[in-house]
Amino acid sequence: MKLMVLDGNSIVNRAFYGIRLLSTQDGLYTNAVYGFLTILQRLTDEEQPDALCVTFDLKAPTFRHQAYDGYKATRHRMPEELAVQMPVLKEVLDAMNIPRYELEGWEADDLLGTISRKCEEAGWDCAIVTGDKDSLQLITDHTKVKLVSTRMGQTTTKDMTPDSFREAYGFDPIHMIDLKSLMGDSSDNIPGVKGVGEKTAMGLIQQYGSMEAIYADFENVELKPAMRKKMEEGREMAKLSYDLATIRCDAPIEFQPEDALRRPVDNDALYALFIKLEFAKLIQRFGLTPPQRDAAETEEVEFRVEGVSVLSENQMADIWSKWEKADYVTILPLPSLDGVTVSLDADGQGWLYDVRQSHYDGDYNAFLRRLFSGGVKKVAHGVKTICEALVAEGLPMEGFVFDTELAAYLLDPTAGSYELDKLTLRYFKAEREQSADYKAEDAFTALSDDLKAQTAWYEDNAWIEALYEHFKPLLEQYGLLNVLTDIDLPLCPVLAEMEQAGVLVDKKALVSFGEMLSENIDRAQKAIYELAGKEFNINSTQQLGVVLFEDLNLPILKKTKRGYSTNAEVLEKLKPYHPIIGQILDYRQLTKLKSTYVDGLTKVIGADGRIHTSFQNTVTATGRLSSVEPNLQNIPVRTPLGAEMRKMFMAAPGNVLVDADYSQIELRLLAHIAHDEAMTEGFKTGADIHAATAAQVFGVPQEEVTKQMRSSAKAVNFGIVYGISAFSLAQDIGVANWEAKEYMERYFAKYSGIRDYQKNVVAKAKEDGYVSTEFGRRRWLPELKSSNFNLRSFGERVALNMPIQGTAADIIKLAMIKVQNRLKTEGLQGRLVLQVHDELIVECPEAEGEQIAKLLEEEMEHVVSLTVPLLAEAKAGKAWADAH
DNA sequence: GTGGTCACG
DNA sequence: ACGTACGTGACCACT
Repeated sequence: MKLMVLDGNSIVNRAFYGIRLLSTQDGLYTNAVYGFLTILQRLTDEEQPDALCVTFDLKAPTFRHQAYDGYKATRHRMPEELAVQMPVLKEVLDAMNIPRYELEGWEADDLLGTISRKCEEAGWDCAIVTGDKDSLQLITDHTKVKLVSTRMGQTTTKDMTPDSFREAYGFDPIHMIDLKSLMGDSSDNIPGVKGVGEKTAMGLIQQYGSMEAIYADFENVELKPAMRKKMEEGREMAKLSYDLATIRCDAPIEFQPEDALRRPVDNDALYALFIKLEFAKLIQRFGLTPPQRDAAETEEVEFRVEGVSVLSENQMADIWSKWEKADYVTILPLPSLDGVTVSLDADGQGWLYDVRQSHYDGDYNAFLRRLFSGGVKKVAHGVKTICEALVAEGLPMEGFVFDTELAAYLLDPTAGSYELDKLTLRYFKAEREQSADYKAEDAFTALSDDLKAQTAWYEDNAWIEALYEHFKPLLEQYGLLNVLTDIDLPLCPVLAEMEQAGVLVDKKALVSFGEMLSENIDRAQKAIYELAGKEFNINSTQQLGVVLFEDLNLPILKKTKRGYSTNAEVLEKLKPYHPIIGQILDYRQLTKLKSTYVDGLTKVIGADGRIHTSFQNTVTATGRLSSVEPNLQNIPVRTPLGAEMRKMFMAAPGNVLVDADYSQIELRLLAHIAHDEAMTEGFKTGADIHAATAAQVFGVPQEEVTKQMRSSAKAVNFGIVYGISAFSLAQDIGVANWEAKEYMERYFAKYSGIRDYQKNVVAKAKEDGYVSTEFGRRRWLPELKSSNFNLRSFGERVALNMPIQGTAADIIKLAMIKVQNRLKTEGLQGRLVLQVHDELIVECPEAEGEQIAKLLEEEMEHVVSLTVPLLAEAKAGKAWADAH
């Protein structure tokens, strides 16, 4: 029989520091509890114990022996974010029916010791789980220690048995106490012998067995004179330390391993807790089910609406008037538009309509056309996705008044996913019907057979309605409603049209470019094998590391978590040492182009010869768009070979691409938002802003600014936007730390508005808990309250960057809406095809090129009026390469 | 699934 | 003293 006992404080600490801070909607921190449960589950699976319990320190820290004066608490106090999770964790353990032991005045260690001994006395085996090496002294033939360590978010455990302990330390586990008595332990406030460290102590214990043995025969112990003196003086300290380091196994607790035999969890209690903690994944993993409601209760929550299956066009006359009169209806179309449910509240009652192409006796297409015109005000979940289906059928995309998915994104853009399941759990602490993954086929059969899928589909309509009612006032309260109705919502049809339009690619040219790359890759590969003296997988950073740093003995400049770093920055520095480096850099560039761009793009060219990306509008933390499958926002341009790629992106015959991009939009926004006079003046006079900055920072007239100076100033300008530190700036432009610091000081002296703004924005963010763009788009920053320096610093940099990057994103989104509208209302054929953050691309007939270039510049420049001018420059060409 | 690398703004 | 720029997505190797 086997018992597993966890050192609760130690494990919860590892969990807390190993996982980034998580919190629920109500601001309850949960990362430590989550991490604890993950570790617990993994170890239970691994160990399969018959019994399970957890020990805690009652108060942290508690003192084992108060007698010793010098014994002071140097332990860090438990941070507030962790402290609040302790009672929650205990509640969870109780709900899991896992006994926990804690005792005033006794450390978790002592309880572990006591429990493991009682366990052995009962003839059981014991596995102690802790991150604390102190407990290693408890190892016996029947007690092992599972040492937990979390590194970079990864948890690993190492089983320590008498054998593995001896192998690692060279003496028996019990002498761990002797080791500590000499070397001490600062984290546990064990003084040890002054001047004796790990090396000396290990050597002595390995040679003489114990502290007592050393002092018993002190004259014959081999020691250098200086060390002998220290050991002599430390004799009393060693004895005291021995006592301090000894874990007591006689804590006055009643314990028998049978008490901790594993029992099933309390489903209802644990379910309720996990809902509160928003642990949707764990509910599934633990196989928990919603508590059975009383009959009376069930009736109250029942979904009460009148369901109407619309089968004939005749029915519709009344229905249209109801729909078109309503403030809003919620709609939930099937992915292919084969059916749609519409719900609304009228006359104090809920109505749910179900219209299917297969059961409708009238013109279904005409039905859709009317439904998706402006007459019916629609609330939906994921308007862009619906628009994609509509635009494919040539149907209108009008009258969308709210999108619950976009709303959820605006309320918390870092949440990650906005599926209905997630939202109902998060905002209503309610679980959406699990079987609700209706597909078109399911729904067809639903009408006759699959009642469950149908019910789920209907129920989602109600969820969307509930979310709308919940979100709308929230958006209003946070000043986000305008961001939704003026920016993100009206952008949906624009994005759908852009995706549908796609962009033409010269497949032939792409293929022959790929062939050229292949030849050069072969050549580089051969050269690398030759220079390395062997063949290996150059793509494997692991194998490459061995070749460079073990076979060729090149200097190791940087390491990664798991080995040698071989990134381009490191390789550039290694270039002078060996000709293989240049070949590897070439190889990397060539294979990147080949696999990601040539092969990757070839795969997704449609039957129309065009590539249709998907723009995602609920992904980024700042409000930018992202582009996937494929990503057309990272097509190479910076290197000559890479830029070849942009020659393959073409306008259709008789057409041109018109490319317009904002000039330094982020810096201009910084000048505007910070009300910085010097920088505003710089932009107003139309100066080269980086050169102007260089003149300011280096204290020379602008005519004397060298290329080098301008480039450094540019780096400073960029760095400021990102929330710079002097260290990183120094790294980036390759100057000493102090020099970078001086640049920044001079920068802030000249641009004092920016300095003041940056100070204020961080302070305000700390107070408010969020930052926002000029249009009100928000990003929450719980990191700013973190006790973790790195996390907090990250939050501060984000506070500096998001308002700028996000405002730029808002501006170009608004420009897109205006541009697409003007193209249509002016009867032009040109249409937007791409957006790359500060750049818009329109494809149009050659004859429209000039007019559209002007239109783009005009609309982009006049989206908003700032204290600095916004400048956009447009150019037309047959290919992207010529237009940019 | 994660980490390393590298493409873009 | 800490560790080091913001925002993305794709591909590959390896677990």
